[in-house]
Amino acid sequence: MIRTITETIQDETKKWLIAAGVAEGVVVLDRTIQPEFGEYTTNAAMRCAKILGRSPFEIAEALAAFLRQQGIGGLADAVAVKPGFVNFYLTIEAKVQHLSTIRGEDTDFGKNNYHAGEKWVVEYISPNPNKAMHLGHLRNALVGAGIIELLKASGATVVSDTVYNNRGIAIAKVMYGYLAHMKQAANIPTDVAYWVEHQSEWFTPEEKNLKPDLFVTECYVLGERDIQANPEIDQFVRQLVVVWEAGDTTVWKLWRYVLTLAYTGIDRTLSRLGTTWDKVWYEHEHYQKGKDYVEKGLQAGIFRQLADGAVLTNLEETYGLTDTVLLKNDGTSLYITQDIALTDLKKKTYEADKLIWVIGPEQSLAMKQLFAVCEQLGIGKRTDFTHVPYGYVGLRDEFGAFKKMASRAGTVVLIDDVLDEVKLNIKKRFTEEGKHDEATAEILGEKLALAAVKFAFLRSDREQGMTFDVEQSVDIHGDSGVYVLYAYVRTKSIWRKVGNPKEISYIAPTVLGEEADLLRTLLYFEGVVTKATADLSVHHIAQYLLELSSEFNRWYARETVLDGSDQEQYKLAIVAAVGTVLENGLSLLGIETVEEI
RNA sequence: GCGCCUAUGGUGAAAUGGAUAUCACAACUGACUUCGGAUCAGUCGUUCUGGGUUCGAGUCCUGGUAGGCGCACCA
Repeated sequence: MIRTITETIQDETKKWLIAAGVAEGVVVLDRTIQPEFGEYTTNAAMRCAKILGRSPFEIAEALAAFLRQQGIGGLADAVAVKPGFVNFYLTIEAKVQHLSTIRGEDTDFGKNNYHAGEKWVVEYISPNPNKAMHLGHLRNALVGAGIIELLKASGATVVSDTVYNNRGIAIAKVMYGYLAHMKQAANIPTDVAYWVEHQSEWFTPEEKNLKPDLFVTECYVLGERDIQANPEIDQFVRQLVVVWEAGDTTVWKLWRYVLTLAYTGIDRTLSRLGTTWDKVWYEHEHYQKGKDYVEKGLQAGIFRQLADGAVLTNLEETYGLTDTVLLKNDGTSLYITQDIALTDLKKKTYEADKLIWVIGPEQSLAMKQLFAVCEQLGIGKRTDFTHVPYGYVGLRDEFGAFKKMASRAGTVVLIDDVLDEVKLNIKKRFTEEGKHDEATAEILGEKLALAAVKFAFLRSDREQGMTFDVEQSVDIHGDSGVYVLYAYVRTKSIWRKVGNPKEISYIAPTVLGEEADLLRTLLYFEGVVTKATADLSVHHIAQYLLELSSEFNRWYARETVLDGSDQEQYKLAIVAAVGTVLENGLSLLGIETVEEI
């Protein structure tokens, strides 16, 4: 309904512009900054003032007069103002009718067909088996999940995927660290073959009372320390990689064992977050295939070989990019080598139109190089590949300045720790107010903690760096996920009170009262989703939800919904609409709603 | 050295080139404890800097300052 009105206004405006002599140009309808300016506005008159050689205001007046005469349904008035805006005022019926649209479309309300028929592959968080997941991974997970939800909501078919970097030196360090430091007695040899026969002589994560991924991290840290101190151990670890690559069955047993531990722990955190993938790529399955592509490119003269045997790109001239090595002088592959193979694999497996990588900004150059090389090899067009970076998550040092998280300095903040701390705060509050029994408090505390943390990470632009501070960053007051949920709970509570009726009927008012701003804000949700999709950032939605919650709470404080008047049903319709929009918006953020707090 | 990114109240943030820059936190002052007060109302206080483009700039271009990141055989 609202969409029909805005589209008609746009069409009619375009028609008028063409008649006036402006052939091209897109007519954009924006939301107004204030209710006094109506619901929508256009700057079309100012944009074409130069071409038409008339003053913007004059054009605006003529355009407004024309639109008023077109008898556009739902449009009450079109008014030209100051520099040259034309403001549009919708009829009360149209705004009230919108409530029924929301109720009718229910969970589909807000969806669009911006990317209908397209197939996207989105790669996000590739957890490292040697490190428990920290806040950087969290941001990646949430940004990625948001993009996936947006694309789905705009009609695209989405395949989400990830790469498990499960081979190489890092995992070999874990294997060594485990063998050397997790044995139950000092006289047990640090030997793979011995381990295979006497596995029970080593500690398990349970025996160490550690979450499996933390156990693995511990192995890695201890292994790394030995390597730094002793070149012989470094040699031992390198040898492990070589033997692994040769397919040695005993080493593979150990490799499988530590990886299973790592991913068991990681999966526990991921399932807490609700993070899943449609497809997991295992590096060990495709990393060798990249060499074939490099060979092919070399023969085609796309790449060049250095005197020492290493293979180099030719990107400087065509793409203006710094060249990079594709194959080491010893013939082994690099990160980019396997990524070439994987990109082709993804395109072919899923017949993808567009591919997205959600990866930190430090990979920016590497991504550009990958895209260019893939284009040279005919794997796909560079423009179909998108790197979506996100800002760093840092901590605050003792002077309040930004400090990067570093595993070595022990300043990494883990996802589980943050969630647990926020949950503890929430549960403490429950206890203070004597609200829920332990079981309910646990479930609700977890949901609210997730909502608070996710919202805190998603409410600002994804490229904005963030300095993390549990106290400040994960607010459960003010601009927070809990605030939005609280507004939502209120809508549900009122609705419960009247017995969750299936149907409500009311007569639309002839004059709007306190609810005017709320009705106006409800108009904009669809536009916000469209914008978020175009920007591939859900923060627009988070901001909108705060605005809507705030409007609702203000209205709620001034108005009694269940007052037994003839307005009651109408007010219930508003409550229902707000609830639906909040729920749909939160769902795009990956936040589950709750019925009570 | 070259390249990329960032700079908004005391703090954390918002603002497709649009109208008087919007919120929250903190501080201070208030509100029938209600259809759920984890709420509502109020006070206080902002676009790093020089130039340019534009009818109009926090936003675009350019010089500078400050910070972050990257630049070939690591991942």
